[in-house]
Amino acid sequence: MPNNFLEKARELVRHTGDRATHHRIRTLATLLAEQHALTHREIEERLNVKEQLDRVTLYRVLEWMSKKNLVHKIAGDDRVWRFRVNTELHSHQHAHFVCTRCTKVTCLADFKIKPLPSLPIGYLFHETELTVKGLCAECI
Amino acid sequence: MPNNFLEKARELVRHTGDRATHHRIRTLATLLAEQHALTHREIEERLNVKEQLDRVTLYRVLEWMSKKNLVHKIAGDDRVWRFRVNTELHSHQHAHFVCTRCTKVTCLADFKIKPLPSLPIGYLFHETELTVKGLCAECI
DNA sequence: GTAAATTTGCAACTAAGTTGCATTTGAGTA
DNA sequence: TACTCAAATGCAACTTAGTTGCAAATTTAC
Repeated sequence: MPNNFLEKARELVRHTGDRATHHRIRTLATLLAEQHALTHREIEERLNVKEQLDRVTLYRVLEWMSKKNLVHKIAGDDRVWRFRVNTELHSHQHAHFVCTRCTKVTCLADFKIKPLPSLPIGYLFHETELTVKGLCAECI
Repeated sequence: MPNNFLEKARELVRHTGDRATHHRIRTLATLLAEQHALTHREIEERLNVKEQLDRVTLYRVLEWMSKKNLVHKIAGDDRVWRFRVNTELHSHQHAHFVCTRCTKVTCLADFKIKPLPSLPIGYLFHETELTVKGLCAECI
């Protein structure tokens, strides 16, 4: 883990105004270093190489980061949440790619759908989420 | 449960070539009678009013229906699968509405996104799934 | 009506995520 | 630097959706 990820993570955590704890900083640094969305288990594996951290604590750290908009959660067909750092401000129309073989999740550029599929009468639109399924480069 | 749903269900199950069992027919009839996607638990509640059916059997019936393209499964943010009868042939660009208050899932008309968000080099597109989030008429 | 394969019911299991509570720690203050 | 206290952590126990293995029941073809 290069130092600059830890530095960047510390700064981001500090900036929330909440406590800048060891676990929060280490967890965020791990996510900053990743190109893809990670599951709780994958993060745990990466973090527990050098020091231990409790799985419940990690759940709570991730929950906290999500609430603070440092990361976003992606629901998968395997009933597992994946977490990805928020690089820029996400719009209300976000897109993900999911590899149907290795389940790896990659964030795509935001997009616009016009027109949206029309909603039943009385329904209120808030946001859209587009999931593109296929095979990633390593799985073809 | 009107008789015609049971008749329609029996015909659809027969048409697969596999065994037309009591549970398969009753389960499909229940889904045919619904406007919205249902969870395993919701289907169980509706089915167990008059006769009992084992929850594992229901999981297997739903799995079988999905494989036979009688229904499609929708993954939700609550880690629960929802099932909806396939009214017509679904395209490879399907859309759902999810109410963020009551979690009810409604199928929307299929749609086209052009252009698709561009994929990383070497990635292969297969299908898209659009989730529109907001509030349904009853929750506003 | 009988036989053979498929389906069902039951019990036990898996795995992600949650809750309650006692202990520890970050960070502001003396 | 030490002190304080709310916030964060670790641990054990729990919840819930979904899965697996196997013996018993059911469907359908003959």
